[in-house]
Amino acid sequence: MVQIPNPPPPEPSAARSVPTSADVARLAGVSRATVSYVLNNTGAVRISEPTRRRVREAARELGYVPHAAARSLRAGHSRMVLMPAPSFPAGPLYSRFLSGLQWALGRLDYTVVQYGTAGVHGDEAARAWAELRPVAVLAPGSDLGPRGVEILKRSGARAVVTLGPEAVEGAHALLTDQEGVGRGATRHLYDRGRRRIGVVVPAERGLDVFSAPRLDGARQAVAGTDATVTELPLRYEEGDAARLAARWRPLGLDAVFAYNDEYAMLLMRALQDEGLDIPGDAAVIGADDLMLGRLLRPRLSTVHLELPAGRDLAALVDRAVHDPGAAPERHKVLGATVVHRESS
Amino acid sequence: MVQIPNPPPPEPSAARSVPTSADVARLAGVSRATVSYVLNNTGAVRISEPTRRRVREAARELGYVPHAAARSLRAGHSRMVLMPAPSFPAGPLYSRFLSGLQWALGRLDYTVVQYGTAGVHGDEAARAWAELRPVAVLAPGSDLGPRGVEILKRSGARAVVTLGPEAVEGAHALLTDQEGVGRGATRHLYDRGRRRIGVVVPAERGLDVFSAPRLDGARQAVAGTDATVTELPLRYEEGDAARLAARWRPLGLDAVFAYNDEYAMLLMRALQDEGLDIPGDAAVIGADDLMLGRLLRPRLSTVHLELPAGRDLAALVDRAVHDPGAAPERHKVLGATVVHRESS
DNA sequence: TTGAAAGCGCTACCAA
DNA sequence: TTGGTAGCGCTTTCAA
Repeated sequence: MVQIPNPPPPEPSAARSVPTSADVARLAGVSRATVSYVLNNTGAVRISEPTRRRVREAARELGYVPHAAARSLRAGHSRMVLMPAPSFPAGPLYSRFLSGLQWALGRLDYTVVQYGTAGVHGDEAARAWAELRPVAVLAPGSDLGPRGVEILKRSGARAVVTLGPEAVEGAHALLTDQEGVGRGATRHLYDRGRRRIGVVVPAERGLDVFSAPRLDGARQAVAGTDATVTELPLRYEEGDAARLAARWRPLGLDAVFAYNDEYAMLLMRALQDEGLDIPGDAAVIGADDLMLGRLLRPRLSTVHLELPAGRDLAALVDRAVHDPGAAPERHKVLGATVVHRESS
Repeated sequence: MVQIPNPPPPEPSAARSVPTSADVARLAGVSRATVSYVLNNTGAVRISEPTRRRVREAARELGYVPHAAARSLRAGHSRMVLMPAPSFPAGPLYSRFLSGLQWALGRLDYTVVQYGTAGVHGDEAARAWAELRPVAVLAPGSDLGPRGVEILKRSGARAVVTLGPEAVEGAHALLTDQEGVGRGATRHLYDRGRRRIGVVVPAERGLDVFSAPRLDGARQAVAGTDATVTELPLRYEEGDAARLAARWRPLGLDAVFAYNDEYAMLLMRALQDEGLDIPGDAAVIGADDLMLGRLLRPRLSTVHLELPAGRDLAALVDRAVHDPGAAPERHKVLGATVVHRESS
């Protein structure tokens, strides 16, 4: 950061204290109850129009904003849906999913909050979230064990939904079928005659939640066949890709399923620089169906993923909130479809 | 979402109500005050070790988690730093920045929360944020006018920091010098002999906050010279890029500064497909210095951006919280450096 | 060393 | 149609 000079001198700033509904009541010459009725449009109570006007006017004048904590303390519950903020760079896929979800939950009058989990893990994280008394929690299953779920429920969370390859006891589950991604990609390569298949696995921490099951899926796809699967760790940087490409021929592979399109692009470029023909010498397939795959030459084959619509997930949350006792729902949510282009 | 069968039958689930500190006190056979002392390690009060043990044991047994709202209601303030959740797909640049910031603020004992703004704008958004009574708010200047800042401060926010090309009255400002990005890129093209310069501007909504100043910067760079700048709206899809590429020759341009590396890649591919030589027929430069630029052929020239370190920004927030009356700080935060590769 | 009680801001019940 | 008031869960002062 570069400090630059400040033009305006510091204002004295009256620094009045934060206005409360009592202040509004005083200014409007009514009781706090009346203020509450007016500002919340309480249907059961009829307030005369002049009074309403006075109250609203007073609130406006003071810049009154209700205190959410006090309100939910009194109410005994909140409308907050908590999600941990992703700890890795979220791709466009997840971003779109999140936007849609926020919008849909907003329509149902929930407030979505992403909690910045700064290096806190496991039950401790669950406890931190529970302090906010969210009405629902939506989190990666990797962040939340059965004990975490229990903590949240004990603290009043009426719905806990996990996202990940496996269900967590006591919680609703969105089962991301990452194995299916690896299976689909690898079967595609197999079907096109490839038998010695490499699988790129990111060396970066935090991505193994996704990459490990994709690798497993690849293994499943070749189980009982004459094909082999070789794990290829790769850091997301040119140097490492070049190193991997340099030992490509000795590896004796004829195809590679890269963790996602970005890693696929990285490796494909390195292989091309090494003089290999794609897909002749090596078939390449990625995953996530990012735009960049379409722009490569040859065009990158990939696995298209379908995340659940925000509306559907919002509906699940709402259902769960209304009936917390119901049996946990299980949904498969990654519609994985192979998109065959030119690189395989 | 695909509904799949649920193995386990619904548990009866005791559904006990949420334990409070009073419950802990009861179980431990002490007063609520003692519970508070023990659980908060209050230094001023000495509690015997056996009592401490009993209290902690009781809390553990009940699964007690303190109620953040009640606590901050009583305390009169919170440690929550609120940021609106980005409404556009956040790139790796912003993701890294955000992670670092969350970590740094976490070290200072703040809780970072991203508020999912579902289609609420302007002062209304500020009011929604203010309901949570955050101690600090960090938001794009585009989301927050002077009135919004005033609303937040009136509601007890001790620090408001805006991020954007211009400062907002009453708030600290991180001045993202987007104009500098456009200026640097365009000057680079000019220095390399280009005179008819196109500037790609995303047609997508929400990005104009960044793209408009970048375009302005490009205009500034050629002001008073014989060069021209032409605005080129482009949607992020192949078809639109192909259309633009098709009318490239009639446009008579010899260079293009694309909004960022992704748009640059999109257009560059389309131009190449059209048979144009890069950089011979058209020099191309992007921005943001994404990995993909290094993987293109020719390698993509770009503008490298430096976002402030999380530590520095966290320190600014902390300073502002401790001294809310201080004059607003202004910092320039986008260190823009042209990275010349092969496409220009 | 521990307990009693006030009060943070708000809503909803009950009275007037 | 409006007001009084209890009480949500917590911390902290004051008393014991």
